[in-house]
Amino acid sequence: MIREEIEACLRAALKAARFPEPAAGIALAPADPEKGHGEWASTVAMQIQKAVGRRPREIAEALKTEIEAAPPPHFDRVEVAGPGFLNFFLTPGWLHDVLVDVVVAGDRYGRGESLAGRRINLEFVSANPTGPLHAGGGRWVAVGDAIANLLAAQGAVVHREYYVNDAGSQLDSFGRSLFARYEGREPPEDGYRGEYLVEMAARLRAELGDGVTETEAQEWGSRAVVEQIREDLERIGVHFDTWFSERALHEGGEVAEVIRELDERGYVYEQDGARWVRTSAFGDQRDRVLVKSDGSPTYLVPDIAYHRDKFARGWEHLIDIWGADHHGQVKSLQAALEALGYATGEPEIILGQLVKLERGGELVRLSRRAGDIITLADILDEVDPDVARLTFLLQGIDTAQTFDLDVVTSQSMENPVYYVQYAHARIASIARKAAERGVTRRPLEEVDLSLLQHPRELELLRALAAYPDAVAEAAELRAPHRVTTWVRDFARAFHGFYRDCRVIGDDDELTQARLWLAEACRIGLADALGLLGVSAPDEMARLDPDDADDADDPDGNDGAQPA
RNA sequence: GCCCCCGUAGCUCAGUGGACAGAGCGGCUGCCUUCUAAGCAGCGGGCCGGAGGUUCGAAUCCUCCCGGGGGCGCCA
Repeated sequence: MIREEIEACLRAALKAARFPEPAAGIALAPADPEKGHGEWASTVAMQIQKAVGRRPREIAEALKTEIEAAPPPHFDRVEVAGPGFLNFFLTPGWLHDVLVDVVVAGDRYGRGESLAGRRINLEFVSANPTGPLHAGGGRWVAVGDAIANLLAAQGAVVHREYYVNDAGSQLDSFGRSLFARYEGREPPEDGYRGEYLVEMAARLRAELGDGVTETEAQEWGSRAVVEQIREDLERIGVHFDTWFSERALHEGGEVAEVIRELDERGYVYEQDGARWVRTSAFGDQRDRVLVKSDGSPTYLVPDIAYHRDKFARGWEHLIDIWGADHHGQVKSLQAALEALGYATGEPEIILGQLVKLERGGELVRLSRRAGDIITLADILDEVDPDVARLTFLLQGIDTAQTFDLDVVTSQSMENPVYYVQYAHARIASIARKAAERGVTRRPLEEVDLSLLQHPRELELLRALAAYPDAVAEAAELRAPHRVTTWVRDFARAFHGFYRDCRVIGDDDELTQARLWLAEACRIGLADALGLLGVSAPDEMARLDPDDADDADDPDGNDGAQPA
């Protein structure tokens, strides 16, 4: 890889010039050739100016001399610029090497080893089984699945897990509400008042008939909801390896065991009739109640037991994805696990800001209890899973997302999913056309890749070169939207190439080189879309201009008043 | 009062210390006899919320302030 080559060259130059290596490592990053900065730029001269005690430009000049004496591969020239940048200008051969790398690696291109062999348990979604998944929850579905893919792309063994809270007071409330509907009554004020319980009660009666008890109703209901959630997740293409029952923790004695163990370790005390755990000893803002004065455990206890169970099942690192509305619980759980002797910071908790739904420029309230709920299934009734997924993956999870139902459900150009899928369809179309004309790719080593000199071609190869880093960073930062950003940039580069560079043309040699370039693009784009859980179609339906006009003009938009 | 996240173009958002800050959408203008125009190109559009500080260098790090969202239960 060229980065390592340039880095080695810089290291040798530092040594030859008797300069120290920066402690933080030699800074080297892709540059922008269009700005005249060359292909790769290093700020090493600025990094070491203090240690050397000379001006960065002077240092850079000295390094330049050494670099020229022993240059990296594909070296054209190196320039000193600005305050002391070292800009490496390379011949396009380095990019032709990238093309070969991509093709040789195939679907392993972009894979890394930073998590090789790590056994990671990733828990996400875990919505209470008291109603269907709401639309905003789709964010955790898409983000969680993509993070799982990213961790696996870095070599981890990843287990997708869903924690089913089939015990506790929320479920009791749900059971009471369902039972009320079953008996034709209104649910309690503080119960679940959504319409879906009316339908569910009807199904309950159809399946179990009369004489169902409240306990049976709750039992049947939570099972039916879990089944529904599982089907919705199936529709969007997400599969969990384990559906873990909270009740099993109670019944198996693990909940009681956690309390006993914390007690044995000396972190439990009594106060005001309740039993508390001293989480403040491990960084929590205050201690927490373990057992209420009525003798029942708080939610925290099964939560601790659950994470302990994950470790017991052989997972060495735990990651949970939670909505930001639970951020106050992070420290308590981590502190309790630390009290039990597990590593600090376990589980790692990824907090995501919540989703706001908007329609016709107005916020749509999301409340499972109130009843005006928009479910993930509702979204999937209107758009295909690719649109839903990519929309959730457009931005970082540190920002609250506004999910505009009008935009998402319209087949308009505001939907980036079509833009990126179209790039893939165009690649497939080129392949089809080539086959039609009887043009086949010759073995790569017989093809003259040096014919690829067009700015569009080089831009595309630079994007491919950047892909492995984009994936590695996305995995490290648990930030799948970085892959989305890469895909959008890449699609832009491809569309430009497609427009300006005809692949199948009169020049056989150039056609060969471009067919291989298209193949490398297919590999990269298909892989990236795969990480995001978005399909890579070979064809796109032709968009009817009339439909597009309709889609672009949703009701309720501010616009010019009619005359 | 305390804790977490955010504030970047008209709108939605990228940009985890580097060179004149980017994209999409919207607006205006061009480009289809040739691999699907769900495309490409151009034009316009910015005190990066504000003030200090650290640094050779800050949208990025620190402090304070302002604004928005979320959370501070013997609910989950």
